[in-house]
Amino acid sequence: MLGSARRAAGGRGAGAEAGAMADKYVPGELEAKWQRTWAERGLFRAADLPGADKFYLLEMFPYPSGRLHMGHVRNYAIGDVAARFHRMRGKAVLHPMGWDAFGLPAEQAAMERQLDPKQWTFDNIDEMRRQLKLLGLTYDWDRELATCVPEYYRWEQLVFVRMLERGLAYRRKSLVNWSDALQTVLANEQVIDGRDYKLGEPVVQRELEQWFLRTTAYAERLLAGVEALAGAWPERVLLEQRARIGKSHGTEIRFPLEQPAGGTSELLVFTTRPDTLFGVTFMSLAVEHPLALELARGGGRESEVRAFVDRTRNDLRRMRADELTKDGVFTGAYCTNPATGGRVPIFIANFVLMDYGTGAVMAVPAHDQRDFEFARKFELPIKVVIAPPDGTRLDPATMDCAYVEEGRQVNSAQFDGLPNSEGMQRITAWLAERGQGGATVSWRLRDWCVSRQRSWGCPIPVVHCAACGVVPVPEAELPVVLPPDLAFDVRGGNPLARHPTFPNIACPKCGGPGRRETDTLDTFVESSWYFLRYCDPQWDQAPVRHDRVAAWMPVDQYIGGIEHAVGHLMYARFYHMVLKDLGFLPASVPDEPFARLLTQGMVCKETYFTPDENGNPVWHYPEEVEDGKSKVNGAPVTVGRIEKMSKSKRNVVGLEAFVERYGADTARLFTLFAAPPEKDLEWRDEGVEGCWRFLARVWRITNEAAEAVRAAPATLPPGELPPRWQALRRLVHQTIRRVTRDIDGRFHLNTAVSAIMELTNALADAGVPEAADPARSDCGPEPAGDPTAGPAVRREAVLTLLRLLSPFAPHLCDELWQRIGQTGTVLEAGWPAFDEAAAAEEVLTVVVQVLGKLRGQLRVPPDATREQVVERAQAEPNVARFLEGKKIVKTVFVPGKLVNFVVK
RNA sequence: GCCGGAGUGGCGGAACUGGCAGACGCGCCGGACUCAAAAUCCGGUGGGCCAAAAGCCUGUGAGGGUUCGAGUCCCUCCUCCGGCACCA
Repeated sequence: MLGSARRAAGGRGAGAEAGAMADKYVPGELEAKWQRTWAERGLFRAADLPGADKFYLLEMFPYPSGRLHMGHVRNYAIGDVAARFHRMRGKAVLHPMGWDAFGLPAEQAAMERQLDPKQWTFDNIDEMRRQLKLLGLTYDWDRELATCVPEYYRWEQLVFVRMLERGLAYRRKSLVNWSDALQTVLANEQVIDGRDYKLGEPVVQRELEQWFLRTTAYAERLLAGVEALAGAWPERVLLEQRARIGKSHGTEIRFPLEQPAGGTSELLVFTTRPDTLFGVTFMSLAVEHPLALELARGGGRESEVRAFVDRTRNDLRRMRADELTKDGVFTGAYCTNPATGGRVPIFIANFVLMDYGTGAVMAVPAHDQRDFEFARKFELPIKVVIAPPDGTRLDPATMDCAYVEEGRQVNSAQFDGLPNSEGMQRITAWLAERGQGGATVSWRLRDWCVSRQRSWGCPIPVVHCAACGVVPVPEAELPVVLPPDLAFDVRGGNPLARHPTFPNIACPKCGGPGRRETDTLDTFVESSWYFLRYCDPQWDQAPVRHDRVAAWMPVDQYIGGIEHAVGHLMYARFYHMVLKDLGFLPASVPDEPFARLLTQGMVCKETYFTPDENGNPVWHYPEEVEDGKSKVNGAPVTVGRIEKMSKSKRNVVGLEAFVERYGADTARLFTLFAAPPEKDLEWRDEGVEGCWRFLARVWRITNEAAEAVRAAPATLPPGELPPRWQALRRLVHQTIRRVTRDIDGRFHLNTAVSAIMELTNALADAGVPEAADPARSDCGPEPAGDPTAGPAVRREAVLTLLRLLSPFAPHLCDELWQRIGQTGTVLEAGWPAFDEAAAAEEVLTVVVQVLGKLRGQLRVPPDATREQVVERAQAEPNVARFLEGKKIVKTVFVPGKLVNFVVK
C-alpha cells in the first residue's frame, strides 16, 4: 500500500527496477537471482585445509529416488541454518551433499521398465539435484559424490580385502532373512514384523553362505563410544544403541556329558543366574546347536530329534516370539550338574537362540518363566533354590509361575542362607576354582551380514577356487567393476550371477578355474564412510586423504532421521573404527565420527479418505476434497489420522508446486518454525500462510525503511539515546542473544524464529516517520534530542533483523540487504555483534506475591536493594490490602525477579 | 512383558538452572481502510465471578507430597508415542 502511494508520488522511471519490485514480494525470480549469484561467487566452497575454526556440518545423504519430499526439505533446512550460522560467525564450514546411489529401487526399475539401473540412477540424481538447488542450500557442490561409481566403491573393495586379511570379514553359513519377493537377504533392520521393509512381503529364514563383518570384535569399543557420546547425541539413540550392543555379565559353566559327542565331552552354557545352579533340572539346546543331532544319536532318539528340528525350523520362518508356544524334544542324552553331580536330561527347545551365549541353556524352571513353562509341559521336576525374602514358601507342586525376584539361597549346599546376589558371585568363584566355569561377558550384538544377492551394489572382491578356497582379488587388480550389460529381463535371482562373463575368472592364486563372487555389499557399507570421502572426494590414492580428514573430522554436527538410530549409525561408527585401525585414517582422528547428532522428526499431514465397498479406506489428495466430499466418488470424506507424508496415503505436498507458489524461503521457514526440529511436524496450510505473511511483512517493512536506512549514519550518536530508541536497541541486542543461543547447540530453531518475529513487530511499531500512517498513531512524534539517534538505531535494527533472519530465509534477506544499500551478501556480512550493555534492562519488573499469589508488580532499577524493593512492595495498594491485619513471618526476595510475603 | 519419552488454550507450540503459565504463530472476535471483497493495518482472545473495569477465584493428564513458591522436583495412577521383545 505504501509502496504504491510512493510510486505515484515519486513518479519512478522505467529503469528503476528495484523500485518496481518493491511493490510486492515475489520470491520466484528473486530466489533464482540469488542462487545464481551465490553459485557464481562460489560462496559455499569449503577450504581444502581449514584451520582450527572448522565446522563440519552434515545431513544424511539421500537415496536418489528422483523426488525430493518435505522430509528432505526439513532435514536440509535445519542443516542449512546451522551451516549459514557458523559461516556467518567466521567458521570454515564444510557442508557437502551426495547420493547414496546403490540399492534395490534401481534394480526394480530395471526389471519392471527395462531401464539401465545406472542411467535410471543418474537421471534421478540430476532431477533431485535440480530440486535441491531450488532451496538455496549452502552445499559445496564441488564435493558432490555418488556411491555407485567405481571411483567410490573401489575403496570399499580394498578395505574389504584388508578386513579379510585381518579376519574382520569372513564367510559362514548362517540363518538369514530371505525375501522371496525381493530375491535377496535382508538385514534385521530391513525386516519389520516378519515382512520386508520394501514390499511388505513375508521374509523367511534360510541357511546360506554369507559374508560377515566382525562387528562383535568392536562391541566393547562401540559401547565405550556410546557412553562417551552422552549429552552430544539424543538420549534415545544412545539407549537404543546400548540395548543393541547388549552387554551382559554372567557365568560360563561346563556340564560334563555322560557320553562324549561331536568330539567334546562337555556342554558349555552361559547364564546370568549362576545362583540358581543347584536348581537345574534339565538342559535346553538351540535347534541349530552343533551337538543337537550328535547327542540324539548317542541317546538313540535321532529320528525324533531330526523330525523336531525340521518342523521347528519351518515354524521359525514366520512366527514371532509371542506367537510361538514352548516346544521341545528329549535327546535321550544326559549331562552332569557340576555342583550337585546330579543327572541332567538334555532337550532341544524351540525358544533357545543359537546366536546368543553358547546356544545352550541350563534350565531352572523354579526361577525362569520360560523354563517353568517348558517343565510344566514336559512334566519335568521343579526345584526351588531361591526363597523369597517375605518368608513365603514356594511349593513346586502348586507354583503357577517362576519366582524370578531376589531372595536367599536354599537347597544350595554350602551356599544356603546367602542373599542370591552374593550367591551369584560365590558360586561363580567356586566354579572357577574347580575349573568348571567362570565369569564371562555376553553380547547381544551380532556380526554384520553384508552379503546381498543383488547386482546394483559394490561387488565383493573375492574369487572362489575349488583348490584354494576363497581368494581375495589382488589389490593391483582392483576395482572389480560392475559389468555395464546386465540382463534384467528375468525376474528374480541375481543378474550378476547370470552374466555371461563376469563370474568367470581364473584363480588369482593357482591360475586354475575359479568363480567370481557375485554377492554385492549391503548399501550400508557405502554410507559408513561417505562422510570421510567428502574431505577429498577426488582423491585417487586411497579411500581418504589423511591430511584432509585430519583437518575436517570429526563431523561437528550430523543431522538425520531417527530411523537410523541403530542401523546406519552403528555401522558407520564401527566402520570408522575399522578404517582407523587398518591405517586408512590418521591416528589423530577420534574414534567417534559424529561429535553431535540431531535426529529430526517426520513431516506429517492430515489424511482424507472415503470407504470403498469393503469398508477399506480410499485415500484422497487434499485437492480432491471439496466441501467435505470427494471429487472422485462424491462420497463424504473422513478426516483421518495425522500421518507421515507418503504417496500411499496421498497426504504429500509437492515441493516444486509449493516453491513456485510460496518460494523456497517460506518452505524453509515453515518447516523450521512449526515445531522444534526433533519433534514431528504437522503440515498445515494455515501455518504456511502465516510464514508467508511474515516474510511479506519483513519485505514491506524493510522496503519502507530502505531509503531512511541508506541515509542513516552508520554509527550511533554519542551519549544517551532517547528512551524510545534505547528500548528498540535493547530489544535488538536481546534478540541477538536469544537467536544465537537458540541456534547454537540448542537447535531450538522454532523459538529463534519467534524471537525474530518479535523483533520485526517492534520494528514495525517503531514506525517509519515519513509514513504518516493513521493506523500507527501510537508511534508518536519523533522524540527530542539528537535527530540522528532514531535513524541510526533503526538502521541497526533493520541490519540486525536481516542478519538474524538470513539463515532461515536467505534469498529474501540478500535481496533486502542490497535494497538497503549494503554490498555483497548477508552471509559475508557476518553474524551481528552482541552488546551486553545495550541488552541490559534498565528497569526490571519485580512481581510481588503474598503467600505465593501474585498481588502486584513493581518497576525497579537493577541495582535496587532488598530494603528498597520490599518497602515499595508493601506500599503497593493491592499488596497492602492482603497484608492488612496479618503478620509477615517471612519475606522471600529474589533480586530482579520477585518478592514473596509469607503471612499469618 | 521390559526399557525410554511425552501429556500445557480451539490448534502448532513457549517458559534458561523451581520464581508473572500460555512467548511466537495459526484460528476466532471486534475495528480501520474499501462501493465491496481480497490484501494490509490496529485491538482483543485459557476458563469462571462481575453490567463493565478494577479486582477476585481457578487453571499445565489424575491424585498425593516437598517448598515461601511446582508445568518444572519426589511418589502412585491413567492415556498416548517410541524402542526391545523368548538375550538365559
